[in-house]
Amino acid sequence: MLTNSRLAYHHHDHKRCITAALHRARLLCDDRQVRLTPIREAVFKTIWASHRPLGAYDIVDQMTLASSPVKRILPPTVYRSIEFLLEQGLIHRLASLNAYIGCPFPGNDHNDVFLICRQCGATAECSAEQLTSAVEQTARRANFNVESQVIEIVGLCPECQS
Amino acid sequence: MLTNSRLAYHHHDHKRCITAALHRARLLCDDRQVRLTPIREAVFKTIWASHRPLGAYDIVDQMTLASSPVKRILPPTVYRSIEFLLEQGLIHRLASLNAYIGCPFPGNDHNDVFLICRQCGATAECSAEQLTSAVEQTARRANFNVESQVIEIVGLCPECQS
DNA sequence: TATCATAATGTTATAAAATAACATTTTATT
DNA sequence: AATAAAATGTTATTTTATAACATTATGATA
Repeated sequence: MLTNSRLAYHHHDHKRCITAALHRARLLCDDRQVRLTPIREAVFKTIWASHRPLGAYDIVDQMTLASSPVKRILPPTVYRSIEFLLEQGLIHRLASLNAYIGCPFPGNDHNDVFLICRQCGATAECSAEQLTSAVEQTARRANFNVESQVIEIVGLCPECQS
Repeated sequence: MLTNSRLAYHHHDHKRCITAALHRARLLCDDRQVRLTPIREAVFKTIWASHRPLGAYDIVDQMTLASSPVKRILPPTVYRSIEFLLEQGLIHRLASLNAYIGCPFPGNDHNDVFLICRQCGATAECSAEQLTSAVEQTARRANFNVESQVIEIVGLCPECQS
Protein backbone atom coordinates (compact mmCIF):
# COMPACT_ATOMS: atom_id res chain seq x y z
CA MET A 1 0.00 0.00 0.00
CA LEU A 2 1.52 3.23 -1.22
CA THR A 3 0.92 6.10 1.19
CA ASN A 4 2.40 9.34 2.44
CA SER A 5 0.55 9.23 5.76
CA ARG A 6 3.70 9.47 7.90
CA LEU A 7 4.76 12.70 6.31
CA ALA A 8 1.26 14.10 5.98
CA TYR A 9 0.39 13.76 9.64
CA HIS A 10 3.63 14.03 11.53
CA HIS A 11 6.30 16.65 12.05
CA HIS A 12 8.99 16.54 9.42
CA ASP A 13 11.26 18.69 7.30
CA HIS A 14 8.66 19.82 4.84
CA LYS A 15 11.12 21.67 2.64
CA ARG A 16 12.37 18.28 1.55
CA CYS A 17 8.84 17.29 0.54
CA ILE A 18 8.61 20.38 -1.61
CA THR A 19 12.02 19.86 -3.15
CA ALA A 20 11.32 16.23 -3.87
CA ALA A 21 7.89 16.96 -5.33
CA LEU A 22 9.33 19.63 -7.56
CA HIS A 23 12.07 17.31 -8.67
CA ARG A 24 9.59 14.58 -9.55
CA ALA A 25 7.41 17.07 -11.38
CA ARG A 26 10.30 18.34 -13.48
CA LEU A 27 11.44 14.87 -14.42
CA LEU A 28 7.94 13.86 -15.33
CA CYS A 29 7.30 16.94 -17.46
CA ASP A 30 10.64 16.60 -19.21
CA ASP A 31 9.83 13.03 -19.93
CA ARG A 32 6.42 13.84 -21.35
CA GLN A 33 7.67 16.88 -23.24
CA VAL A 34 5.22 19.20 -21.58
CA ARG A 35 6.20 22.52 -20.08
CA LEU A 36 6.37 23.16 -16.37
CA THR A 37 6.44 26.93 -16.82
CA PRO A 38 7.31 29.36 -14.00
CA ILE A 39 3.65 30.03 -13.29
CA ARG A 40 2.72 26.39 -13.25
CA GLU A 41 5.65 25.71 -11.00
CA ALA A 42 4.60 28.54 -8.69
CA VAL A 43 1.07 27.12 -8.44
CA PHE A 44 2.53 23.69 -7.80
CA LYS A 45 4.77 25.01 -5.02
CA THR A 46 1.90 26.93 -3.48
CA ILE A 47 -0.19 23.77 -3.34
CA TRP A 48 2.76 21.85 -1.93
CA ALA A 49 3.34 24.47 0.76
CA SER A 50 1.54 22.14 3.15
CA HIS A 51 -0.19 18.79 3.36
CA ARG A 52 -3.53 20.53 3.53
CA PRO A 53 -5.74 20.93 0.46
CA LEU A 54 -5.95 24.46 -0.90
CA GLY A 55 -8.88 26.07 -2.72
CA ALA A 56 -8.35 27.83 -6.04
CA TYR A 57 -8.87 31.25 -4.54
CA ASP A 58 -6.56 30.45 -1.65
CA ILE A 59 -3.93 29.78 -4.28
CA VAL A 60 -4.75 33.08 -5.97
CA ASP A 61 -4.32 34.89 -2.64
CA GLN A 62 -1.16 33.10 -1.61
CA MET A 63 0.49 33.75 -4.93
CA THR A 64 -0.47 37.39 -4.90
CA LEU A 65 0.98 37.74 -1.40
CA ALA A 66 4.14 35.88 -2.35
CA SER A 67 4.81 38.01 -5.41
CA SER A 68 7.23 40.91 -5.11
CA PRO A 69 6.60 43.52 -6.11
CA VAL A 70 3.02 42.65 -5.22
CA LYS A 71 1.28 41.79 -8.43
CA ARG A 72 -2.27 40.61 -8.54
CA ILE A 73 -2.45 37.04 -9.83
CA LEU A 74 -5.81 36.52 -11.47
CA PRO A 75 -8.13 33.50 -11.31
CA PRO A 76 -7.84 32.37 -14.94
CA THR A 77 -4.08 32.14 -14.54
CA VAL A 78 -4.41 29.88 -11.55
CA TYR A 79 -7.23 27.80 -12.98
CA ARG A 80 -5.22 27.18 -16.12
CA SER A 81 -2.26 25.94 -14.15
CA ILE A 82 -4.50 23.79 -12.00
CA GLU A 83 -5.94 22.26 -15.15
CA PHE A 84 -2.47 21.48 -16.44
CA LEU A 85 -1.28 20.00 -13.16
CA LEU A 86 -4.41 17.84 -12.89
CA GLU A 87 -3.95 16.57 -16.43
CA GLN A 88 -0.39 15.60 -15.65
CA GLY A 89 -1.46 13.92 -12.42
CA LEU A 90 0.80 16.18 -10.39
CA ILE A 91 -2.04 17.32 -8.17
CA HIS A 92 -5.45 15.96 -7.22
CA ARG A 93 -8.78 17.62 -6.72
CA LEU A 94 -10.66 16.77 -3.54
CA ALA A 95 -14.28 16.89 -4.56
CA SER A 96 -15.70 17.00 -1.06
CA LEU A 97 -13.63 20.08 -0.21
CA ASN A 98 -13.40 21.59 -3.63
CA ALA A 99 -9.68 21.97 -3.09
CA TYR A 100 -6.38 20.75 -4.44
CA ILE A 101 -3.46 18.82 -3.05
CA GLY A 102 -0.12 17.65 -4.38
CA CYS A 103 0.21 14.05 -5.48
CA PRO A 104 3.00 12.30 -3.56
CA PHE A 105 3.54 9.66 -6.22
CA PRO A 106 2.82 11.04 -9.66
CA GLY A 107 3.52 8.82 -12.62
CA ASN A 108 2.86 5.67 -10.65
CA ASP A 109 -0.39 4.06 -11.55
CA HIS A 110 -2.43 4.28 -8.41
CA ASN A 111 -5.95 4.44 -7.10
CA ASP A 112 -6.56 7.50 -5.04
CA VAL A 113 -7.92 7.28 -1.56
CA PHE A 114 -7.69 10.37 0.60
CA LEU A 115 -7.70 10.51 4.38
CA ILE A 116 -8.71 14.02 5.36
CA CYS A 117 -8.35 15.16 8.96
CA ARG A 118 -11.39 17.13 9.97
CA GLN A 119 -9.43 18.84 12.75
CA CYS A 120 -6.18 20.02 11.17
CA GLY A 121 -6.93 19.47 7.51
CA ALA A 122 -3.86 17.34 6.92
CA THR A 123 -4.57 14.93 4.12
CA ALA A 124 -2.79 11.74 3.18
CA GLU A 125 -3.13 9.80 -0.01
CA CYS A 126 -3.20 6.03 -0.15
CA SER A 127 -3.26 3.64 -3.00
CA ALA A 128 -5.00 0.66 -1.50
CA GLU A 129 -5.31 -2.45 -3.61
CA GLN A 130 -7.82 -4.06 -1.36
CA LEU A 131 -10.05 -1.04 -1.36
CA THR A 132 -9.97 -0.90 -5.12
CA SER A 133 -10.97 -4.52 -5.36
CA ALA A 134 -13.75 -4.03 -2.83
CA VAL A 135 -15.04 -1.24 -5.05
CA GLU A 136 -14.83 -3.53 -8.07
CA GLN A 137 -16.69 -6.25 -6.25
CA THR A 138 -19.42 -3.92 -5.06
CA ALA A 139 -19.86 -2.56 -8.54
CA ARG A 140 -19.96 -5.99 -10.11
CA ARG A 141 -22.97 -6.92 -8.06
CA ALA A 142 -24.82 -4.10 -9.74
CA ASN A 143 -23.36 -5.01 -13.15
CA PHE A 144 -21.68 -1.67 -13.10
CA ASN A 145 -18.46 -1.11 -15.00
CA VAL A 146 -16.01 0.98 -12.99
CA GLU A 147 -13.92 3.61 -14.74
CA SER A 148 -12.86 5.94 -11.98
CA GLN A 149 -13.45 6.50 -8.31
CA VAL A 150 -13.63 9.27 -5.78
CA ILE A 151 -12.87 8.04 -2.28
CA GLU A 152 -12.49 10.66 0.39
CA ILE A 153 -12.47 9.63 4.02
CA VAL A 154 -12.99 12.22 6.74
CA GLY A 155 -11.95 11.64 10.33
CA LEU A 156 -9.12 12.29 12.73
CA CYS A 157 -5.45 11.93 11.89
CA PRO A 158 -3.14 10.28 14.45
CA GLU A 159 -1.96 13.64 15.81
CA CYS A 160 -5.47 14.94 16.35
CA GLN A 161 -6.78 11.86 18.14
CA SER A 162 -5.06 12.56 21.44
CA MET B 1 -25.95 -5.35 0.47
CA LEU B 2 -28.66 -2.74 0.28
CA THR B 3 -28.99 -1.21 -3.18
CA ASN B 4 -31.45 0.33 -5.57
CA SER B 5 -29.41 -0.51 -8.66
CA ARG B 6 -32.20 -2.43 -10.39
CA LEU B 7 -34.55 0.51 -10.28
CA ALA B 8 -31.88 3.12 -10.90
CA TYR B 9 -30.62 1.56 -14.10
CA HIS B 10 -33.55 -0.25 -15.65
CA HIS B 11 -36.93 0.66 -17.02
CA HIS B 12 -39.62 0.71 -14.37
CA ASP B 13 -42.72 2.53 -13.22
CA HIS B 14 -40.96 5.49 -11.74
CA LYS B 15 -44.14 7.03 -10.34
CA ARG B 16 -44.10 4.27 -7.80
CA CYS B 17 -40.56 5.24 -6.77
CA ILE B 18 -41.69 8.78 -6.19
CA THR B 19 -44.80 7.75 -4.30
CA ALA B 20 -42.85 5.36 -2.14
CA ALA B 21 -40.09 7.87 -1.45
CA LEU B 22 -42.63 10.48 -0.49
CA HIS B 23 -44.38 8.04 1.75
CA ARG B 24 -41.16 7.13 3.54
CA ALA B 25 -40.26 10.79 3.88
CA ARG B 26 -43.58 11.65 5.46
CA LEU B 27 -43.42 8.79 7.92
CA LEU B 28 -39.90 9.68 8.87
CA CYS B 29 -40.65 13.36 9.36
CA ASP B 30 -43.78 12.60 11.37
CA ASP B 31 -41.76 10.30 13.49
CA ARG B 32 -39.06 12.87 14.14
CA GLN B 33 -41.53 15.71 14.60
CA VAL B 34 -39.98 17.78 11.89
CA ARG B 35 -41.99 19.46 9.18
CA LEU B 36 -42.04 18.33 5.59
CA THR B 37 -43.55 21.58 4.36
CA PRO B 38 -44.99 22.02 0.85
CA ILE B 39 -41.81 23.66 -0.39
CA ARG B 40 -39.57 20.98 1.09
CA GLU B 41 -41.82 18.36 -0.38
CA ALA B 42 -41.70 20.06 -3.77
CA VAL B 43 -37.91 20.12 -3.67
CA PHE B 44 -37.91 16.48 -2.64
CA LYS B 45 -40.21 15.52 -5.49
CA THR B 46 -38.14 17.50 -7.96
CA ILE B 47 -35.02 15.63 -6.89
CA TRP B 48 -36.89 12.34 -7.07
CA ALA B 49 -38.18 13.08 -10.56
CA SER B 50 -35.43 10.82 -11.84
CA HIS B 51 -32.57 8.62 -10.71
CA ARG B 52 -30.13 11.24 -11.94
CA PRO B 53 -28.52 13.72 -9.57
CA LEU B 54 -29.78 17.29 -9.91
CA GLY B 55 -27.83 20.48 -9.25
CA ALA B 56 -29.26 23.18 -6.99
CA TYR B 57 -29.94 25.53 -9.87
CA ASP B 58 -31.53 22.76 -11.89
CA ILE B 59 -33.92 22.36 -9.00
CA VAL B 60 -34.57 26.10 -8.99
CA ASP B 61 -35.33 25.99 -12.71
CA GLN B 62 -37.50 22.87 -12.57
CA MET B 63 -39.54 24.24 -9.73
CA THR B 64 -40.02 27.57 -11.42
CA LEU B 65 -41.18 25.80 -14.58
CA ALA B 66 -43.49 23.50 -12.66
CA SER B 67 -45.17 26.34 -10.77
CA SER B 68 -48.45 27.68 -12.06
CA PRO B 69 -48.94 30.48 -12.38
CA VAL B 70 -45.23 30.72 -13.11
CA LYS B 71 -43.61 32.05 -10.02
CA ARG B 72 -39.89 32.47 -9.74
CA ILE B 73 -38.50 30.17 -7.04
CA LEU B 74 -35.33 31.71 -5.65
CA PRO B 75 -32.05 30.01 -4.71
CA PRO B 76 -32.22 30.56 -0.93
CA THR B 77 -35.57 28.80 -0.84
CA VAL B 78 -34.15 25.77 -2.57
CA TYR B 79 -30.90 25.74 -0.62
CA ARG B 80 -32.80 25.84 2.64
CA SER B 81 -34.90 22.87 1.66
CA ILE B 82 -31.83 21.02 0.48
CA GLU B 83 -30.22 21.68 3.84
CA PHE B 84 -33.25 20.29 5.64
CA LEU B 85 -33.49 17.21 3.46
CA LEU B 86 -29.77 16.50 3.87
CA GLU B 87 -30.04 16.83 7.64
CA GLN B 88 -32.89 14.35 7.66
CA GLY B 89 -30.97 11.99 5.41
CA LEU B 90 -33.72 12.12 2.80
CA ILE B 91 -31.34 13.14 0.07
CA HIS B 92 -27.60 12.89 -0.49
CA ARG B 93 -25.10 15.29 -1.97
CA LEU B 94 -22.79 13.93 -4.62
CA ALA B 95 -19.58 15.85 -4.07
CA SER B 96 -18.01 14.94 -7.38
CA LEU B 97 -20.99 16.30 -9.31
CA ASN B 98 -22.07 18.95 -6.88
CA ALA B 99 -25.58 17.63 -7.19
CA TYR B 100 -28.30 15.96 -5.16
CA ILE B 101 -30.13 12.67 -5.30
CA GLY B 102 -32.88 11.04 -3.29
CA CYS B 103 -31.93 8.46 -0.72
CA PRO B 104 -33.67 5.13 -1.42
CA PHE B 105 -33.41 3.92 2.17
CA PRO B 106 -33.59 6.82 4.58
CA GLY B 107 -33.67 6.03 8.25
CA ASN B 108 -31.70 2.85 7.79
CA ASP B 109 -28.16 3.17 9.01
CA HIS B 110 -26.07 2.75 5.92
CA ASN B 111 -22.77 3.66 4.36
CA ASP B 112 -23.19 5.46 1.13
CA VAL B 113 -21.52 4.30 -2.03
CA PHE B 114 -22.72 5.78 -5.29
CA LEU B 115 -22.43 4.25 -8.72
CA ILE B 116 -22.74 7.06 -11.23
CA CYS B 117 -23.18 6.28 -14.92
CA ARG B 118 -21.03 8.60 -16.96
CA GLN B 119 -23.25 8.04 -20.01
CA CYS B 120 -26.82 8.46 -18.82
CA GLY B 121 -26.24 9.91 -15.37
CA ALA B 122 -28.32 7.27 -13.62
CA THR B 123 -27.00 6.79 -10.13
CA ALA B 124 -27.52 3.91 -7.75
CA GLU B 125 -26.75 3.85 -4.07
CA CYS B 126 -25.27 0.86 -2.31
CA SER B 127 -24.57 0.19 1.28
CA ALA B 128 -21.72 -2.25 1.08
CA GLU B 129 -20.43 -3.74 4.31
CA GLN B 130 -17.30 -5.07 2.77
CA LEU B 131 -16.41 -1.74 1.24
CA THR B 132 -16.86 -0.03 4.55
CA SER B 133 -14.58 -2.50 6.26
CA ALA B 134 -11.99 -2.13 3.51
CA VAL B 135 -12.07 1.60 4.17
CA GLU B 136 -11.66 0.98 7.88
CA GLN B 137 -8.75 -1.32 7.27
CA THR B 138 -7.01 1.09 4.94
CA ALA B 139 -7.45 3.90 7.43
CA ARG B 140 -6.20 1.81 10.32
CA ARG B 141 -2.86 1.30 8.61
CA ALA B 142 -2.41 5.05 8.73
CA ASN B 143 -3.73 5.24 12.29
CA PHE B 144 -6.54 7.29 10.93
CA ASN B 145 -9.89 7.37 12.70
CA VAL B 146 -12.77 7.27 10.20
CA GLU B 147 -15.84 9.38 10.81
CA SER B 148 -17.43 9.68 7.41
CA GLN B 149 -16.78 8.73 3.84
CA VAL B 150 -17.43 9.94 0.34
CA ILE B 151 -17.34 7.11 -2.17
CA GLU B 152 -18.44 7.93 -5.67
CA ILE B 153 -17.73 5.51 -8.46
CA VAL B 154 -17.99 6.61 -12.06
CA GLY B 155 -18.40 4.17 -14.94
CA LEU B 156 -21.05 2.60 -17.10
CA CYS B 157 -24.35 1.27 -15.87
CA PRO B 158 -25.63 -2.06 -17.22
CA GLU B 159 -27.87 -0.35 -19.78
CA CYS B 160 -25.08 1.80 -21.18
CA GLN B 161 -22.55 -1.01 -21.55
CA SER B 162 -24.11 -2.51 -24.65
C1' DT C 1 18.16 34.42 -37.76
C1' DA C 2 13.79 36.05 -39.49
C1' DT C 3 9.17 34.12 -40.01
C1' DC C 4 5.56 31.66 -38.59
C1' DA C 5 2.43 28.82 -35.93
C1' DT C 6 1.42 27.35 -31.51
C1' DA C 7 1.26 27.62 -26.73
C1' DA C 8 0.97 30.24 -22.68
C1' DT C 9 -0.33 34.20 -20.22
C1' DG C 10 -2.71 38.76 -19.39
C1' DT C 11 -6.97 41.13 -19.05
C1' DT C 12 -11.74 42.23 -18.88
C1' DA C 13 -16.06 40.70 -18.28
C1' DT C 14 -19.42 37.62 -16.90
C1' DA C 15 -21.52 33.25 -15.63
C1' DA C 16 -22.66 30.01 -12.07
C1' DA C 17 -23.13 28.53 -7.33
C1' DA C 18 -23.90 29.61 -2.59
C1' DT C 19 -25.09 32.40 1.26
C1' DA C 20 -25.83 36.70 4.33
C1' DA C 21 -29.05 39.75 6.14
C1' DC C 22 -33.27 41.29 7.10
C1' DA C 23 -38.50 41.51 6.19
C1' DT C 24 -42.66 38.99 6.23
C1' DT C 25 -45.61 35.21 6.86
C1' DT C 26 -46.99 30.94 8.78
C1' DT C 27 -47.42 27.68 12.48
C1' DA C 28 -47.77 25.86 17.03
C1' DT C 29 -48.40 27.08 21.83
C1' DT C 30 -50.16 29.44 25.44
C1' DA D 1 -56.29 36.27 20.55
C1' DA D 2 -51.42 36.94 21.77
C1' DT D 3 -47.00 35.36 21.44
C1' DA D 4 -42.71 33.01 20.17
C1' DA D 5 -40.58 30.16 17.00
C1' DA D 6 -40.08 28.38 12.53
C1' DA D 7 -40.29 28.89 7.75
C1' DT D 8 -40.32 31.56 3.70
C1' DG D 9 -39.72 35.87 0.79
C1' DT D 10 -36.60 39.24 -0.89
C1' DT D 11 -32.56 41.84 -1.93
C1' DA D 12 -27.90 41.96 -2.14
C1' DT D 13 -23.52 40.02 -2.08
C1' DT D 14 -19.87 36.62 -1.84
C1' DT D 15 -17.47 32.90 -3.76
C1' DT D 16 -16.15 29.96 -7.48
C1' DA D 17 -15.34 29.24 -12.29
C1' DT D 18 -14.96 30.33 -17.09
C1' DA D 19 -15.63 32.86 -21.68
C1' DA D 20 -13.59 35.81 -24.89
C1' DC D 21 -10.15 38.17 -26.81
C1' DA D 22 -5.46 40.63 -26.58
C1' DT D 23 -0.68 40.03 -25.92
C1' DT D 24 3.57 37.71 -25.21
C1' DA D 25 6.67 33.88 -25.22
C1' DT D 26 8.29 29.59 -27.27
C1' DG D 27 9.67 26.25 -30.56
C1' DA D 28 9.78 24.88 -35.40
C1' DT D 29 10.83 25.94 -40.08
C1' DA D 30 12.57 28.26 -43.93
